[in-house]
Amino acid sequence: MRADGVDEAMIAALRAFGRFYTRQIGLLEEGLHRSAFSLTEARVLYELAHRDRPTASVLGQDLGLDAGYLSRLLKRFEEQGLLTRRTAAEDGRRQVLALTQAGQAAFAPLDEASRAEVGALLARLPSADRAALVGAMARVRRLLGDPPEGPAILRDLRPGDIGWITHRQGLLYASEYGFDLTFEALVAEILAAFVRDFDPARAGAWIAEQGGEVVGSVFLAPACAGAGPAPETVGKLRLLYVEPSARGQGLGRRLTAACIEGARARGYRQLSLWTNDVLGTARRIYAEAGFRLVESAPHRSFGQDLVGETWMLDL
Amino acid sequence: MRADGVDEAMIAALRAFGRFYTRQIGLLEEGLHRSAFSLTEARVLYELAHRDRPTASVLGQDLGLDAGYLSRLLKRFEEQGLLTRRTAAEDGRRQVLALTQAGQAAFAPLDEASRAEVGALLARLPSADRAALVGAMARVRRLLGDPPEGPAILRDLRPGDIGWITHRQGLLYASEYGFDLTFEALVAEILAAFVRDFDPARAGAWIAEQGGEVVGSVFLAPACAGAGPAPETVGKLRLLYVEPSARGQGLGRRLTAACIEGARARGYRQLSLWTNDVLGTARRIYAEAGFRLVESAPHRSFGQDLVGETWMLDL
DNA sequence: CCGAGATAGTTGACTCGGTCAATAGTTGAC
DNA sequence: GTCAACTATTGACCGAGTCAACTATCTCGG
Repeated sequence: MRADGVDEAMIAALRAFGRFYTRQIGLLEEGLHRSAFSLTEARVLYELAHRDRPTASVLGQDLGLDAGYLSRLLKRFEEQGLLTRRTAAEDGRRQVLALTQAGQAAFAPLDEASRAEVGALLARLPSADRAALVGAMARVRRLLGDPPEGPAILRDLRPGDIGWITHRQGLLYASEYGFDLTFEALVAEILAAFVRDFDPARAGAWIAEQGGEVVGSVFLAPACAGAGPAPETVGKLRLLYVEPSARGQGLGRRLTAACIEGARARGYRQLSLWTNDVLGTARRIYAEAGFRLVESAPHRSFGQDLVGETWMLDL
Repeated sequence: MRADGVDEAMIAALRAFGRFYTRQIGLLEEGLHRSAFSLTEARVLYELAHRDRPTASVLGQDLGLDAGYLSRLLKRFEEQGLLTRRTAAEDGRRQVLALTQAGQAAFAPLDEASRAEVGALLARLPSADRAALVGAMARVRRLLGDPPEGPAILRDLRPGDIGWITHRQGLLYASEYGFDLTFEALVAEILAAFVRDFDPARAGAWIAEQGGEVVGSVFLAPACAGAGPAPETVGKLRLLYVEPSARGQGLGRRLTAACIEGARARGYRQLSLWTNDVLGTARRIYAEAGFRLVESAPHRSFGQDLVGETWMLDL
């Protein structure tokens, strides 16, 4: 363990992955070898086919290619009739690139071969492993700072979700606030009860997914009997969470809004939630959404001294 | 969805990862660019430093390098005094390669730079994300068929484990046997209760970890009160599971043995377990370990018609 | 023990992917 | 109008990697 909390074993694991994947890319390149294009050419073709009116400079930037090399490469494509280059109307320096019919026809088999190869790889895996692989890759990308392609979508609960959410919350609160195993157990228990007692007329789940990976969630459940006045009119917002690396795009707000909306739709008159004072970001979101703090009491849980808070919102 | 159950979105996700990581390796190469060595040379040096008496051919094989190219590269290293080549005693064709002192001295700064770079990358991440990244990378490697470096080790429960195990079991049984969400909820409930009521004198957890990733687990808990005769003398083996991709190395047997051993050490006289007849591999392991089937009853759970089985072992 | 065939490594000839630096044209800020 | 910054091009260059032919050694069947 180093001073900054980075473990040597972690470093070794990342480097091992790098070595592994470098080799993997070498193998991948062999697949292309039979075609008329090199890996770099194939990458350029891919970008040309998928981007909207790209210019040479953004291509070079994004693929990490030398401008001179790229220029020649594009010239060759043009000579082969795969590509047209027109100077951009709004900037005479730039050229708008576009594949011709022939270019698309040349790219299609490459694209298809790649898709088939990847498909065959996936088909070899048991189906539970397929989802795991896709999720793991999405996670690696996001954690290494690759911006996700699309916006986050909110979807319903699926197998694997409640375990995943338990896992992430357990890890997150353990490392950020020092919570012990009992916190994770509490999350597991809440989610188990949520599924066990699930009634779509009274409860709901919103899972935020981005690029094939779960990046946040929130749950709506009926308040426990005996908690507060007229419990059947009170809903409970539970387990709001957003992945650290997915923060800053307003996902917490979106999830909260969805939950409030869901509570209204199910006829609840009030929405309550329980949280801890250490969770600053979450508190801000609740306050913004109109919740008000109605109770605050110190408690010892999860191996920590905390101040529990109950918030309430009139719907 | 294609005929073989492979989803187009999955294929797209894998290809996106490939593009992303190809670019990532380009960036990595830039870091080396300042040093006297190319990426390939650095890879060869790394293997020379970490392998035991390698030969040129295995190096070429494992790194995917051309024999001719590698030969010249090694020759250059030898001329620079970084490397010695001796024909192997047992086979006159082969050469045993070894870095000289100078070779190790040349490699050390490279190695250190790489370690520092990776360390800096990790240090930028929140600590919960670090573990997630390492785990995700280990998973990608294992799922793509990279054999894990070391043997699996059995360790104790840590934050994140029970969620992870719930997640994997939920996904696994959903995809293999069509179990619905309630199965995952049951796992979550069992694990939550395990942690809540945890007493080291009566319960235990064995988590199999390999290359930074959880690949299996088993739990020992006291049998529920009222179940069978003299419940305090009966332990219960619960939630045995092994990742599909980690099967075939006797991990299930090892976990079962550890659990039995743990039950003996805690003074239990009998060990029971509940399973379903569809789980063939698990049943074989139980039978081999000496468990005998004592009860069998059909039930409808998890959206499926199943036959539940109780097995028992005298300790 | 011999010879066929495989394997480990070497070498020459070559290609191609990529770098570097100089240059020309274009744009926007002042 | 000038100048700095940017886009793209071109010539000169090189090192990484490929391919095929060749030597030396080992293995195995007869």
